[in-house]
Amino acid sequence: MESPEGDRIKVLSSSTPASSPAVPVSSGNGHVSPLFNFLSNLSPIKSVKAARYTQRFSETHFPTPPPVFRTPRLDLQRETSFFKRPHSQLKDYLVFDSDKVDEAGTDVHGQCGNRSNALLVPCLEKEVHCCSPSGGVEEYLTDPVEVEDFTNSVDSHVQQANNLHRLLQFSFNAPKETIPKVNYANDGNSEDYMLMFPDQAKADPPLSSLDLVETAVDQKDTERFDGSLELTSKNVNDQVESNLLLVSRTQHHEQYMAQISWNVKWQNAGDQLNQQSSSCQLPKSFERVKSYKGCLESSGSASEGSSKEATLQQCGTRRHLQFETAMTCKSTATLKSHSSHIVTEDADNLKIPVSFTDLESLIPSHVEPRGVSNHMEARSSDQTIASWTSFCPSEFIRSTQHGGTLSMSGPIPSGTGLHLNSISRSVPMSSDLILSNKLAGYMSSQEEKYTSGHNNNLAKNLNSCFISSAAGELHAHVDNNQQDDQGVEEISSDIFQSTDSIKPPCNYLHATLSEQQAAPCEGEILTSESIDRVEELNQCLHNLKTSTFRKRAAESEGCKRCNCRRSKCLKLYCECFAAGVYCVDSCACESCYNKPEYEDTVTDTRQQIESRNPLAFAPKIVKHATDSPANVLEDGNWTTPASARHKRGCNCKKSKCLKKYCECYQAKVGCSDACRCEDCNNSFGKKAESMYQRAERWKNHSHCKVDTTKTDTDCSKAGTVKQFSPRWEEFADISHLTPLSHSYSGAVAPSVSPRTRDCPKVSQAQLHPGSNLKSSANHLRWRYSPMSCTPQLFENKDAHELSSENTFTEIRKDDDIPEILKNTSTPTKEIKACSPNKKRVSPPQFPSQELMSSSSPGLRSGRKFIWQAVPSFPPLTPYSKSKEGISQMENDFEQNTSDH
DNA sequence: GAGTTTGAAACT
DNA sequence: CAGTTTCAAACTC
Repeated sequence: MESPEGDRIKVLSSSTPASSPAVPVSSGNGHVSPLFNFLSNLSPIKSVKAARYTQRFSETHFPTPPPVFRTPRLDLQRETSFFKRPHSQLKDYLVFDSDKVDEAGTDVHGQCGNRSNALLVPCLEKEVHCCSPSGGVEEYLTDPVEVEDFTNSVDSHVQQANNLHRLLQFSFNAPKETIPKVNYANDGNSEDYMLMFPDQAKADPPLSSLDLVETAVDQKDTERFDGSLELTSKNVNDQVESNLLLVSRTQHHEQYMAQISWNVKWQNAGDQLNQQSSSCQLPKSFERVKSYKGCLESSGSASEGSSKEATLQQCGTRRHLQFETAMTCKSTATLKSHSSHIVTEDADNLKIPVSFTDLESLIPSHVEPRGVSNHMEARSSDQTIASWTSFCPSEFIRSTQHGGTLSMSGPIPSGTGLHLNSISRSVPMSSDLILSNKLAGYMSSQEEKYTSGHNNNLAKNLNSCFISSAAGELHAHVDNNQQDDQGVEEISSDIFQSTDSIKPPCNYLHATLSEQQAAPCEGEILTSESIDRVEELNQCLHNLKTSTFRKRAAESEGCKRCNCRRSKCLKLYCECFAAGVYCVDSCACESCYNKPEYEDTVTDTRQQIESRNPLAFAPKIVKHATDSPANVLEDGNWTTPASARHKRGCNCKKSKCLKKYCECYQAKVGCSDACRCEDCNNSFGKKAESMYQRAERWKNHSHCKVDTTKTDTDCSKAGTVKQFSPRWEEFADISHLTPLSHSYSGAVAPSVSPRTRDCPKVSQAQLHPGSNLKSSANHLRWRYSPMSCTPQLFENKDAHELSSENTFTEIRKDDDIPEILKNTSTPTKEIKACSPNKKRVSPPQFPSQELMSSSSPGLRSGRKFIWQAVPSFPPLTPYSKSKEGISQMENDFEQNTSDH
């Protein structure tokens, strides 16, 4: 009898807690935003970690939110929310690093009592009921224009402010204030609370018309605190003055404020974090705006217009909240729902603002110390993330008031197979990419459900879990769709059982469940009770990680069946295991250990596998905007490039990629340059003929006509050796992974000239003269195509579509262009290097990571090369042949042609 | 359903 | 890291 224990021990000994970039480039349902990828890859200097994040980001389905950058900038540092709000609504406390605060002379923290380094600052918790239950994922991002319009119309809906009290009351119980320093402006009058910075109150007339929804510390404290928060950019401060002080008379307005704040925060976060590095003080205040479906009901007087606005705000709120999740840099906090308090205990840095969970929405307000698992991250630059992670060592756990709902991060389709690695890896490893992304996406979809049918039942609102552990974050998500009591209980139970597996070294932001609602908000930061709760939470998360998700994933996948006999279902041979799900009864496997009762073994095994290949459990098929031009079939027809491809490509030898042996074919995706298949005939898309092959064919065609004395073989060799870079194929691989790839899979001309057949990419460009969808990658290919193809490119008067002149110039100037690209003469052995049969040295990776991690000198060179080119957008100016290089190439081409 | 083929995964 | 072995799915009969 084989025991999993042996394996387990082995696994344990070899498992690497290190980073396991789980990075699905793209989940099956997501598209990588070209813009986002572009932004993510702007900087050629990236840490590995950053790369991972990038990948994670790239996998997010959310398009880059341009609107975010259109909103007014806010000063992150000054965003310390000095809010005014009715005392009855003061529930949240921000704990800032006492060191920083003390410098500012604040004594607030001293009154908190029990944390030497923690400052509790009352912060506002915005709980707004949003009238619009709608707001699906598609509404995730609010059109900035609409938001602006909304702003203008806010005053017209002032009457809704009257609903604020109701909303607040509805949302939470009045916490017991334990922070003496807090002054409540306009006690009991929710309509007239002004939230302002001391220096801004005067300067911002527009505010006079706005109602303050929030409570704030008294101005004195505010000033102190503000001073302590002085950070960096004045630009941001200026912007903050114009925006942060926005006070909404209505909850809609409030949401709008939050949105703007967060948008600005995000926009600035990357820059500031980068600039401020470890000394950076993250944005402080976190406004939690929650949209409740009950909003409309509670504010029945809301006009239709306001309802619409509410919808918009809700959308904005989503974004806001998501962004918010990432803000907890360096903070360890304990969050208690209802009166969520956040405790930060980072001695070195000012704790970052903690957001406050919304009772209903379950939207993660959590700030993630490592900034890893949020969609917010996905939207931030790599640098930003890196910065955060660099100085956010603490673990952070956040849960929402709704009982254990931890911060959530992304949209996970209900029932969608949750990648096991995403879950399990989170604990030992620094981050979970897949899950976070899924959670991020999921959030939006679930929010709507909540808004439409929420109640205060914590259990039923348990929607997601998020844990950030020392090594990383554990993201756990509970499918809200499965809100059956049993399911909820199971989840809740799991949540509170998972203490052991996750033992974050630091304090946690801790939220309790329903008891929290009843529990008064006490100023205590970490009590024994809190610790217990944390432990419970850990246990819960652990269980979620290992059990709940997998189980549900397996159930949802349903179709997964394995028949393993010797692998114990603990190897990637096992489809279930590879899919990150437990085997089910219907499996015919033998000696199966891929079961919940062996979850530890499974987890360990997974970790071991991931240690070898961090992406082992990542989706094999990545959707992407193909940059591959249509392929040329033997009959001269074109195939349409697939919108998705196998991440690593196949290696078929005999099946011709026409059977399910071929992973590409099985996944119903076309083969790509990444494939090493031979004689590919994939019906979903043949692998693009490599430049090498193309050139060879071309050479054979032309050379042999000229020199009939040569055999075909000779011709082939001559052409190959003479004209092709041995690593061209590698470039092809890279290029099709470049983030700026665009899809232009439209129909192509049915007929192509012989020439274009030799240079399909160019040809296609020609066939699409008006297209703006040319990828940089393709530009590169064209530019560096063998002479046989290049001339055509440059002959094309529409070549501007194909390449950016600037880019081209850049590349040409790049001294680091691989020699292989500079030298048309290529050693034979190098040709071997690009053999289609060549094994891939590095595991498949996402675009950025692939570039980053490549150990191949050729790839490195290529990477540099690519980076130069990737940022290039479609050229703004018509292509010009004036460039020396181009002219030279043309001449070469002509010469070459004439020779033949 | 048994046997074969195939290619990914794992191993050396 | 290239070659080999193991493995289980896919396929054939």
